[in-house]
Amino acid sequence: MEIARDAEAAARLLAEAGLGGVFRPESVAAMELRTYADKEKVCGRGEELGGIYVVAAGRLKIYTVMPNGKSMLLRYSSVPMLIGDVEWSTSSPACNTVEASGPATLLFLGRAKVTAYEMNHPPFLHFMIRNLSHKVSTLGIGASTNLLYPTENRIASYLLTLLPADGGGGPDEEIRATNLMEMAELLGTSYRQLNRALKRLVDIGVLSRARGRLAVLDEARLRELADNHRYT
Amino acid sequence: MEIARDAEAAARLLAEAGLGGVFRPESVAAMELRTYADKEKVCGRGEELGGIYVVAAGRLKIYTVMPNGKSMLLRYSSVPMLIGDVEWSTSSPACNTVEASGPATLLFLGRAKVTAYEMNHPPFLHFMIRNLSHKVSTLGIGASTNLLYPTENRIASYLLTLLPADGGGGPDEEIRATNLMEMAELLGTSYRQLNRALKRLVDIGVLSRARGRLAVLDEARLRELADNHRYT
DNA sequence: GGACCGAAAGGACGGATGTCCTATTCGCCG
DNA sequence: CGGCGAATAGGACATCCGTCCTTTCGGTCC
Repeated sequence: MEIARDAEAAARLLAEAGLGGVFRPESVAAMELRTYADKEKVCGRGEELGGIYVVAAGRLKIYTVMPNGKSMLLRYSSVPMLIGDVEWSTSSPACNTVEASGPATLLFLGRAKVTAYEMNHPPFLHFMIRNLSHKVSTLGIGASTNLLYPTENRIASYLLTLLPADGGGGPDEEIRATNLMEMAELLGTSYRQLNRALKRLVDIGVLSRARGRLAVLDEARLRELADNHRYT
Repeated sequence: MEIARDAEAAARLLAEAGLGGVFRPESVAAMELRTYADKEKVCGRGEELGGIYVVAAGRLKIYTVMPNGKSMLLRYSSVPMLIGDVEWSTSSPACNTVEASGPATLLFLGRAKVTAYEMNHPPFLHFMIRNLSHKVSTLGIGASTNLLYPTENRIASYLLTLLPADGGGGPDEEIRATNLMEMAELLGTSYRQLNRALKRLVDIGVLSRARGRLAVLDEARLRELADNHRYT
């Protein structure tokens, strides 16, 4: 992880992310630019964050690791997401593990600065609220879906959320998850089970599979399986 | 549900809940006192909330109902909790169902009032952030625990969180869940399965069961089963 | 006391999943 | 080209868990 200090770059990144005006100028001036390599850990469960992060470029992977040893992918955070908002109000250590999924650039602002400059700054507070709200909805949907639907239906929902916007190129869209193992984790199941379910979907003609590539053959049927539910 | 308008009572309830100063006086004056009977629904999935609620007395039960028909208890909200915070920033319809668990009193403040009086009022925004943060942690823990641990361990965690503070009356505390069916729902499992797991715990001497009452016999063992994990 | 109801307890059976293991395939590197 | 590791596929088997059904049991209302 590389740390740089470049107020101008920070300001530009924030503007590009649509966050102009969210932070006070003093905060922007105090921000650190932190760049991470693929799979590099931003913070582990139980560590202190020491402040908040804004995802300025790239994508982060957020997951829990249980004392159990098992883990579960909770969500991805992409561009204008905040990291550390949950811990901020309670000063508690991180409850999840965060790592870069591909190279990523974050803007870091220390806790003292946040307190000094942003605690009375409604635009920032609103930004925080938007972020937290989004996390609550995402988590709630994910949690209940994982528990209430069998894998097959979850796959259907997931594939639908990945499908390009409607009206695209007909019923034959192609999808490429980073890899199937990751997809299994995100769906909260084992790779084996995902494979079984995919096979069933291929058998009934909803999907086709070739060299690790999935293609949706019957979008209508997929929608039916998804039971009108979407992941995000 | 009964609606009343009583600024003084509202102010008193807020103060009792430790929320003095969180709302502007204009808001407090505009608040409605809404009282609900046991099991009465506060809002159903998909409905517009039209504002935010503060739990002033009693306890609410928050759960999801999937198109599936199945449902899952997400959490309980007790006294100074906010309802509708998640929907506030996006003006989206409720994503969960909320009903009173026992008689409950809520303070309601319409969306327009919130916008007019509280959007630039940091104490309120902080309150909102605290609430949302709490929801995120709770949901995250619940989601991953439900998925990553078998019922037996989840029961152990749950019972531990219900146990009176340590140093109480020795290894023989008594617990009374409202009822076992509700406990099953909260743990994200079926009543049948809960029963099976309870039996196992009784068989290995960790719990005792008599007339629907559970007693912890071996707290140390229980802690071990909970794998160092707590629900809240 | 007897009918009756909701909760508690648990038997039976099948489906959903996880774990372990074994091929197969593809791409990369020597 | 041959080797090799990572990702893909899938067989075998044990469990976990849900649905359906019965039996008790305690408490309530006639």
